[in-house]
Amino acid sequence: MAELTERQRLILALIIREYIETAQPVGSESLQKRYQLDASPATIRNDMAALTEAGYLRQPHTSAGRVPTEEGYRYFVRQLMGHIDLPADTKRTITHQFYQVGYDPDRWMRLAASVLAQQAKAASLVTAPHVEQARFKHLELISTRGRQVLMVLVLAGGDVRQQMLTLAEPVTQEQLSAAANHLNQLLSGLAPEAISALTTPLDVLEQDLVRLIVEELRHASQLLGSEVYRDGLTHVLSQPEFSESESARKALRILEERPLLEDLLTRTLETTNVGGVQVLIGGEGTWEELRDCSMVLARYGAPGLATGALGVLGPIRMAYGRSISTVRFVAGLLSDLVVELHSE
Amino acid sequence: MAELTERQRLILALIIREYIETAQPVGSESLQKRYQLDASPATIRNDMAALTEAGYLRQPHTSAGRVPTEEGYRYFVRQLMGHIDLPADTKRTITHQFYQVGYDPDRWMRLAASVLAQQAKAASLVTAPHVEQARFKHLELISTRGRQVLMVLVLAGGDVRQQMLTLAEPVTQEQLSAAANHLNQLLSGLAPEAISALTTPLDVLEQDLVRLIVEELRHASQLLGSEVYRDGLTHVLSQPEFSESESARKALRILEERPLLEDLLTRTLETTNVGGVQVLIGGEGTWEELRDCSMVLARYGAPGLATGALGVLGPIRMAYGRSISTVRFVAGLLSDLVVELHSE
DNA sequence: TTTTAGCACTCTCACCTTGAGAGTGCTAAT
DNA sequence: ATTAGCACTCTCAAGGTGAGAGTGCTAAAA
Repeated sequence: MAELTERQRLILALIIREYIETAQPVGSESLQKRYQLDASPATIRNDMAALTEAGYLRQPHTSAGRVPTEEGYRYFVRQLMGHIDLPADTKRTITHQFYQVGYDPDRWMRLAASVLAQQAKAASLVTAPHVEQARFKHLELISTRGRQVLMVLVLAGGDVRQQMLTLAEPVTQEQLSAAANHLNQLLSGLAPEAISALTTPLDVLEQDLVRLIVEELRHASQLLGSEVYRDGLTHVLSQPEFSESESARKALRILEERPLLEDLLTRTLETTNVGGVQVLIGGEGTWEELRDCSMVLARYGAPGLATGALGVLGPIRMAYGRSISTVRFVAGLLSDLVVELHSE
Repeated sequence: MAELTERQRLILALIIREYIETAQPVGSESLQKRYQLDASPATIRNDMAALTEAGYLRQPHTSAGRVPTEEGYRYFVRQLMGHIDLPADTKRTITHQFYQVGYDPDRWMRLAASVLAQQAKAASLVTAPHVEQARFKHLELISTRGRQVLMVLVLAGGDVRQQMLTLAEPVTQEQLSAAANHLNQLLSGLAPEAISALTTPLDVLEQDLVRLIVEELRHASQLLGSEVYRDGLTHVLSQPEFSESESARKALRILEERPLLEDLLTRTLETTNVGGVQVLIGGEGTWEELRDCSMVLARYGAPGLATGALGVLGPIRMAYGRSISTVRFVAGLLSDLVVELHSE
């Protein structure tokens, strides 16, 4: 496959830009007119034929304009698009919104999903940050009724996990508090492995509690164990490629089915560093369900402490520039917030 | 409007049943054949004409079969349907699932949404229970960094709320624990009003904390302050009435836009007791957005303590029998769980 | 060698017509 | 009160048609 000439690259970029906007096949004459190109339609046609040959364009039928192929989009994203950034005032507005909701991780996530959806005009998803290496911070035991006890476990980073547990025999609140105090001193700042390795003698209640705590800490380290925030689902439906419900359903399923999403996120992002953005165009051969969709995904958080994932989902004909810059920016913002959360 | 004869009521019921299944207008002849009716097609036509006159049926065009009107569905739900219940083994299966996920309110909600969606083959929503009268149970203060303090507030019922706060000046963990201990003794079991009315002398830190606690307790009493769980959105898209994306978008918007949903739930359910089920057919003239949808909603929980809402959303041509029985049953189940949560 | 004008060709899409089919309402007979 | 018979209405799928957009090719021009 020969190298592309500069004009061919320009034409490819323009066709993609035009097609993203109009969702209509792009013809040689309209392209030349719209962008006041120096070359004549016939020249453009020759270049289009070359680009089709190279696999970057295709024709829906013999006599329609050209449409980008998935390879075309990939080339565009990698080589033609350049580094696009959100306008400074947009950034400022978003930042402002985050600082205005105050210190509330739950609302950060909701806001992040909302911002992503609105800016990229696509469906968005944000997973809550999960600690990569959960560390004990504080334990609280509250007696409720009979042998029922509410255990509140605070992790380093301020994550709070609660669990109800039923003891073998009734225990007074005083005994519970004493046990909690003891464990708080003993386990402070420890990771589950370190806790398991402890040799300090413990009574029966404390042993049970330690077992539960280790379990919870381990559980907290799983990606997607917690919540997934979604927004902008209606944007997906307003895209013409999802006008028939069958394709729209396939797209929504990706966001709705947890195991699917989990697989997708882990496999895509395990190799991605915080700060990097992954672009999945048309399933990339791996994900059948994504065949008609593209996703722009990123990882955010404090590496080694707590990370989460976020991204947008739209048709293959997606405004990649806008999506990528939005995802990158929001990921950066959330990273800052998470880092702040964990620095102590 | 004359009373309906017994046969007319039968015909209306059969037409609705048939239409719900096939989504096609129902004609006199096919109806007679399908259900082996004694009357001839001509007789059925006469009754159909009467039902159309009465406002329960209409014809999409001069020469198509009949389709139920919204009034027709209402009559059906109120007068014809009778009390339908889920099969005993379905109930058992569902109950089993709930007890299998263990003591985890978050997973209860997710499971409830999933069960509703699957059983009713519609989109479902579940709001987390909110305490009607929030009462203080336990406070925990954890120093993190400098003047940053994590406040963990446990409400009666086991609800846990966390908040980060920044103090005017640094305070040691010992001082924090002392303040927490003091407040725990002082405020145990109190509602926000009772706390505000207290005259016990407090130091500055404690005064600040009490103010925050009252605020949080008040906040906890708001409906929908917390999470909304959704599931089965793809079911909506598989209904033929939502095959064009425009109408599907309207339906999804109802579930996605929080203020809309909040208004809908509060206004519909404020008059509904726990145990009752509300059926909204085609917006009922009040909600423009719901014009092409129906909802089956219920309130669940422990009256006076904590309640939440749940329901399903589907096309007007909804299997009301199945939806209502499912919603009623799941609401009952969640109510039991919430009652258990609060009985102490 | 590259670019361009000219032109025949292809394919879609919107539009129209048409006939079969389903269902109705009316009338008159049972 | 019910029903058979019948003319009538309306939709919908199928087939035909022409305008329009866009192409590739060829040969001339730069």
